[in-house]
Amino acid sequence: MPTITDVARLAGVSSSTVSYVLSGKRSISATTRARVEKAVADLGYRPHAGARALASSRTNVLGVVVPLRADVNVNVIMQFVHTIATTARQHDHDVLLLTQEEDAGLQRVTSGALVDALIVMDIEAEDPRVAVLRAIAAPSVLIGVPRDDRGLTCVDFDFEDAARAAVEHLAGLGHRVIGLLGSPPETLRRRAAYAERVRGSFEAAAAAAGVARAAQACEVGTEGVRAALAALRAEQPELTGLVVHNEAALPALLAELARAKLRVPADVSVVTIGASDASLHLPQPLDSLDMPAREVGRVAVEMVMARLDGPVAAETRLLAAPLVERGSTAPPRRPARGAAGAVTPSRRRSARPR
Amino acid sequence: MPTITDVARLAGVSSSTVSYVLSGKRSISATTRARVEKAVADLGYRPHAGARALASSRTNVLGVVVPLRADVNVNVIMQFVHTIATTARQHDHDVLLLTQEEDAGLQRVTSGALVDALIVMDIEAEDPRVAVLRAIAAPSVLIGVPRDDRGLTCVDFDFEDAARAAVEHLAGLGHRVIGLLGSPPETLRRRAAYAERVRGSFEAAAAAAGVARAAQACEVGTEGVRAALAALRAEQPELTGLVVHNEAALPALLAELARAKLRVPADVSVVTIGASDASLHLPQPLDSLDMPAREVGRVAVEMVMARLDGPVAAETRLLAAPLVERGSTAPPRRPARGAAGAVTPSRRRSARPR
DNA sequence: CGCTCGAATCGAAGCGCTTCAACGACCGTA
DNA sequence: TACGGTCGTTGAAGCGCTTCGATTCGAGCG
Repeated sequence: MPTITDVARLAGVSSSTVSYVLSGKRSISATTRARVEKAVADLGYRPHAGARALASSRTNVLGVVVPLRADVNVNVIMQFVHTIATTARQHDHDVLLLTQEEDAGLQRVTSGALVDALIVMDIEAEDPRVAVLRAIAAPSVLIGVPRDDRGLTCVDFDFEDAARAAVEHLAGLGHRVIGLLGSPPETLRRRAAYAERVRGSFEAAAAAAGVARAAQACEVGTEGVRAALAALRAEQPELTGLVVHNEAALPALLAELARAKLRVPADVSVVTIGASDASLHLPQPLDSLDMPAREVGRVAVEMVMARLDGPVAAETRLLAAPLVERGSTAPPRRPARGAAGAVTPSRRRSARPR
Repeated sequence: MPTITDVARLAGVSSSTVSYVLSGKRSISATTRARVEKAVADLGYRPHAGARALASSRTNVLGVVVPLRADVNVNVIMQFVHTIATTARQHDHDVLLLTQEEDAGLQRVTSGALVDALIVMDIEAEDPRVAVLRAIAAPSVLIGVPRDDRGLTCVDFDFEDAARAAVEHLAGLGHRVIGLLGSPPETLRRRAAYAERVRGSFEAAAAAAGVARAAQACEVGTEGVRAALAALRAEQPELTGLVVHNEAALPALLAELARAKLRVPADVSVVTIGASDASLHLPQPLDSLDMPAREVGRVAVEMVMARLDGPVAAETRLLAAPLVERGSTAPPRRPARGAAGAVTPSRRRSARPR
């Protein structure tokens, strides 16, 4: 491996000049620059990352804490990670992967000068890591918003707005009784911030629209979906609209609706809240509040980069999800004060899947 | 941030002694060791990764190239990545994430001394990266086996064995006509090594067992599954057994079979080849050759670690997938020389989903 | 004409660690 | 008693880079 000294010798300059050519931190004459660049290319020189980090106290590495739980949507995580990695490269940074399990990982990589900054995903309402992040010198960006976000820089989907938009969409079509098929109980139990916010905003928007509603957590898998649907139906027999905030349960939900001979949207309208490509391989496309995962990843990196040179005020940014209609919603068959509940199959007349 | 000098001063020893205590490379008296360890703890000292890398030419970082294509199973990737990260930590290493897109990424991180070694996933039969890996000084382990694996260290599932076992399982139950629902065409097109090997081994095992067969690539999604099934049926109308090597298509497949009023296993037996948890949230559990993804990740790290201290001979290791029966296979209804094809719904008598 | 100023370059210090050679102390052995 | 050997410890060199003055040179200015 050639060193900066080799390059300097070949170019006939001092090593500090080479350094300045590479960093652009001082002005260099065009001829010198050319000679140095040629030498770099000829030797295939690459600065030694460790030496550079030691001398400059900058590693050009970004730490990313990735959640690897069973109950979070792996697709979305991958989209985040991918975008983060790509965007980081555009800023000449690499990405160091940290897992959730290692308790002291955040401290280890920052005080060991392995990374310059951190991006932490899957933040819970009362996340113990925010205290750590507040204490750490390195800048950090959270993907997700904890209950108390003072002094923290966060970015996330605007779940509250999405839930509100979903409710208003259904209400606008004339639905008077709607249900929320929410995140898995485990997600709620650990108080994932987003799950709570969807639920709260769903309730509020329904109340504001004067719509009757029920909400249920929902285990992924056929059993879970069946149980959750039954619970919703028990609470609101006349349910005609469904907001689903549980991407993994979508295939099972559609299967279950088909089994119960309920057509979408003729018998039930369905709106999902989730990653933009979640409903891609479903048997039927669904209206959705498409969460811009790539955008969130990109913004997270931009925010953290901005904080690497000079302090920037803390800020929480929520990205809106556009409502994309794909034909899974329609006005309810029995508007407003109709008699029988559309969702109870036994009461229905002639429903057959085509 | 305290430095090793601070620790040395507090412990009343030289900095080299501290270094030796930390690395264990020389014998240290118990009392000195205790004093140093106390000083380390009191100061919350963490060695500076860059300085360490510079002095020792070891970064204790592992580069991992993660595929982020649409057509590979994200779940499996995540399992790999997770296990790799966890196992690497057990060896006191961190993980640097590299994406496929960056062409010169492998050279950049190795010659820039960002990583000590590389793990590269999703290897294709004629992968251009193997040439690079051969040329690089840093040790590397491939997950997946290229056509020419000479001089390379690889680890992978034993797809050939899995396909053979799937075929023999069906043949053993008496099925005389079977089909393979394979990877998406895109996967085959880019010559992913594993897709080719499943196909080849399926053919060979079926031939050896004297079983008639057909094989089809299969797009994920309802449309793709429907088309692939139709093609199989066209080629082999009397099909009674299905080997599926396409995890993403499983939900759609089950939905499609249900729609065609084909019961599993009464009308069709199904065996899948895939990640151990792929069939977890399906409406119906499926017999499966469970690919031990975590084990592959672990082995990859162990192999690369072994090669970090001293050269070890190149080696390709294939991990067997156990056949787990979950009730989706049974002897065919019309054994051997029966008349009508079981898969053609029109000819069937009274099939109703229960 | 002498001075200042900016541009271009260089030398050297130093970032925090590892590791080698060397050294003293202490042991057992001849 | 003297001597080689082992154990525990140390000082110093050096890993490859950045960065801070210092230096030189030519241009611009009064």
